[in-house]
Amino acid sequence: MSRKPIRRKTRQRAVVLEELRAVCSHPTARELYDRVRNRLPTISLGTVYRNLEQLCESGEACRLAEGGQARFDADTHPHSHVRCVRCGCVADLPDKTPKLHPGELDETAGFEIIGYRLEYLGVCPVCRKAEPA
Amino acid sequence: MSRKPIRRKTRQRAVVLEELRAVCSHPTARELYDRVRNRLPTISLGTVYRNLEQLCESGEACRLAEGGQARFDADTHPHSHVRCVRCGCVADLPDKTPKLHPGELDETAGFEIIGYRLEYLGVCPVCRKAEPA
DNA sequence: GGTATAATAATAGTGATTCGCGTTACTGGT
DNA sequence: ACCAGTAACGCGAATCACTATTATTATACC
Repeated sequence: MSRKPIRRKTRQRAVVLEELRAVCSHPTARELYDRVRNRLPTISLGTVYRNLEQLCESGEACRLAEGGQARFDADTHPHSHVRCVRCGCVADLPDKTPKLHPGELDETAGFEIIGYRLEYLGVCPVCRKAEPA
Repeated sequence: MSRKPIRRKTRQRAVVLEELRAVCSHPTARELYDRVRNRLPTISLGTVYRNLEQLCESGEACRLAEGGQARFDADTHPHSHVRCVRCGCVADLPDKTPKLHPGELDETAGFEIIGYRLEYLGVCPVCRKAEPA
């Protein structure tokens, strides 16, 4: 008998989502935590993580999970990302990249392919100015 | 006067690279550490990390740095990877994916694009057998 | 309003990676 | 071969991102 847990509406999750939507910088959990604390000074970091997790499950946000530190995005429309290889920041790109069709792979090493993850790598304007190298 | 540091040849780094080349499983730093210790029982985990870092810098290896735990690959030929979304293991795929040309992007948000990172997501044979779900 | 329990705040814990530091051992010059 | 200079080492502690625990709070439903 597994009863399904109902999802309660909490002020904390609402604020987390609002603040995530208010920025276009794909913040990390900690960055978002700092923003949210301006409005809910007693919220804990664990709560931010838990609610980001729930928002991803419900499709209201998605995680860009690479490189040790997860970043989150409230824009669930299809688009690409560039990641700065120096500072790790992420920006949006219009979704002009060719669509890949994993189903066409004939050698899958026994894997069941369910999708792919693509991101561009580059150097952001700030880092370019700091050290054009 | 910044003198460039010369790279010394050490037994530890040689063994790390040999062992990395000896496996096809894209090991994590810790997995490689366990292998290397069979030959160099006193090597430290920090040394493995330090040398993997150097090998990546010199192009003799590359890191598949996503999802919390870095994995390393001594095969620097162009090829793709599949990552199991359940257990995190990685396998090689022949490089049949369409080449992307970042230079053709016209909106780069001010970034200097230097490449892209693509990996497929799937479920590995072991995990499929464990829970076909 | 009252009750069951999902969600919270606070905090301790975990696992991966990095850092600091005293020691070791390559390397290039004598 | 010896020596000075300094990468690189081994080790333990520190950091960082994230998860688990637990007592408390507050939401959904009656």
